Amino acid sequence: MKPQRVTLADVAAMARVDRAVVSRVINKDPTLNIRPQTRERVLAAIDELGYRPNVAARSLRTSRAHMFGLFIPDFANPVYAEIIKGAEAEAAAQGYVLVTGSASGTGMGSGTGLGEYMDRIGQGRIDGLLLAGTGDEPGLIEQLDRAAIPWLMLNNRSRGVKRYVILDDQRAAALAVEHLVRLGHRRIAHLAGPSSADTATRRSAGYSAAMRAAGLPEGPITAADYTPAGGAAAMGRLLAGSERPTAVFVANVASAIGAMEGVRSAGLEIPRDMSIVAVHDLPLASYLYPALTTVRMPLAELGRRGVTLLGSLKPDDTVAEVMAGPIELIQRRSTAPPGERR
Amino acid sequence: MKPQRVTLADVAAMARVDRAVVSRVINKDPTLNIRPQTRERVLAAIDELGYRPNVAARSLRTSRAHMFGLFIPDFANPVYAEIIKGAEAEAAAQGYVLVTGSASGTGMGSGTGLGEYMDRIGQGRIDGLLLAGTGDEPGLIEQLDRAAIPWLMLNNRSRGVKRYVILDDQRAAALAVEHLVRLGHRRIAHLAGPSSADTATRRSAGYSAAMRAAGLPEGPITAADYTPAGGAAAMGRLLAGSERPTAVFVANVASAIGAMEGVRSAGLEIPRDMSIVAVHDLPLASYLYPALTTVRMPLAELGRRGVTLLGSLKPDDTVAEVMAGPIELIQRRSTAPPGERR
DNA sequence: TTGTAAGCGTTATCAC
DNA sequence: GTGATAACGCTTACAA
Repeated sequence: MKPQRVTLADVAAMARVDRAVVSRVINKDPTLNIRPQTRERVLAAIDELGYRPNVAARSLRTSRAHMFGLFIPDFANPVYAEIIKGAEAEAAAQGYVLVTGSASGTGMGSGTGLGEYMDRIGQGRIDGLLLAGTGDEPGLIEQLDRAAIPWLMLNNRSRGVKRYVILDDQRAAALAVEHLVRLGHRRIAHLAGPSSADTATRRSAGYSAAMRAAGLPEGPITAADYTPAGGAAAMGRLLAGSERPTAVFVANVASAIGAMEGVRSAGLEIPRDMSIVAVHDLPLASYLYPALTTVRMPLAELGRRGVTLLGSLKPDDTVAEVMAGPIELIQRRSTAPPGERR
Repeated sequence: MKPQRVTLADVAAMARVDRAVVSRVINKDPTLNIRPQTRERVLAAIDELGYRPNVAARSLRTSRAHMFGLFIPDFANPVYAEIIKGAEAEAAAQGYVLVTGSASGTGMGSGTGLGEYMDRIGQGRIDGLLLAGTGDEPGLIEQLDRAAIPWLMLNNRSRGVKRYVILDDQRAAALAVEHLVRLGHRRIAHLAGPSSADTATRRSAGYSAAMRAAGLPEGPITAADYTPAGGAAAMGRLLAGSERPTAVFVANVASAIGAMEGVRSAGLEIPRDMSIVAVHDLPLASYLYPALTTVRMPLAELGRRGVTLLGSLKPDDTVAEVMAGPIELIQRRSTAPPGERR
């Protein structure tokens, strides 16, 4: 019952060596030439005393915190949950701790809350920062650079900043459209995301390219927030048009949920009157009614990759990477040939 | 473009005072008697140089990390997303950083992964630890106590450990049952959670108490994992029984999702043939088909409360708190009087 | 093969 | 009112 902290000195005393030796044993210094029995004594003492190195002292000395930051808009968004999982696993594999902060954990007086997050993080607590789904805030990138903290945007680009890893949203969109074409649809609408979201513009580009490739005219296009409410309103606009489409590619699951509601509340049936396919195969997709056809992309891998890159980023490196990795269409019940019930 | 770190000494030099003075200005030392103009010089220098205190040095000196840990089973579980949000906001309000780790971020060789998390966290990095939805692992609590790190279990109790904050799951369950009774149901089944989950046993107790209070015989009871698959299987057992219930109280949304699928695939209709109500009003509940009636509990508040308590916990304090706060039934379309369509 | 000593950037206790 | 100084616990040349 002694709440005294045990330090290197205690271990050294018990093992009858110098603190330096203990330190080098712990850190597996390859240049250390030590007698096996001495090493044993040290190891035994560490074990006996339950010694654990003090992180603050170590960080101060080495100026490495062994901690990465990850900033996201919202923990409740399952897209980021997947990214976090990958990032955390990779960080752990490297012996790093991941400290994830969200915009919702801040007052958000202005902007994304990134500034407040960085204030709380303080100087010297993290060795790198991943920015997922958030734009930069004016001046913050500069602040990071001045502090020589490597940073990287995940799943999102911003204003010509050349330090990002993104998924191949364009290909994902194309996959979705091709699926609809294959089912026989010709009037394929696009329920796009907000133009402020980088993913939205990439998915829209993919839609356009795929429609062109299929020799089809781009159907009605309308944009909405990545929210159910936005999706429902947008679907209303789509249904009010003169030539009603038979299928729609929705840029995001959240809007798709609203879009489905929009179809139902117009007295129509999915997929008979409207096929729907959306991006990101989140767990909840299979529990919607009807189960939603989606495009799956490697979100967790994106998180992993971000951490990996962060670890090996030089000050002025530029990173513009589109993640390789499987992108697949997960067919469920929300898509069918036009007029069919499924 | 100087990646040099600016330290207290730099500020002191620029303001032509001693480091000690700068330190005391920054920390608003009330015993500091300083000439206004001097303070101005210091503040100006801090601003000019963009000085930010080094966290490692500060931690080493004060042995406070200004960081709390939070360990959860899985980021993808929306229940924890809510808890995190509350905890993060409260931590931020106290000037603390929250470092959330999950079991999925570890190899999970054995147990919950808590051990690996704590290893990575190391000594002196956190001032307190919140354990949400995880049992203790043998020896880990002792390790925390030895290191004098306050800890607290959230939403979960374990083996007679008297340091927890939980929600009033019993009352939540009662609310759900009372709702069904009010609709006219008499054969009300219970799809319980796994007996290993503390929340499950409390919800079951609430079910029993409410049934007794209503003068109804406890309907069939069956247990399942907190997963859709478990819920579907359990619903199968319920439907196979001799006297089919007209309503069921499901301990958890995830199992409820499976249970709904189970009802549908038996060719029955919700709520006409079976009313369903479940615990936790997660966002997705309103997007299920039919929209799920739930009981809402203050999850974010639970997170906040946990952090608040952590901050003021003395070594041998005992905490056994059932959160006050609103618990309400959110009626949607999955419940109706027996035989009615809604 | 092991020990010595300096220093990382702070804060706290004095002294002036 | 402000300055000196000694820790906090660790790593890393370099010395022995």
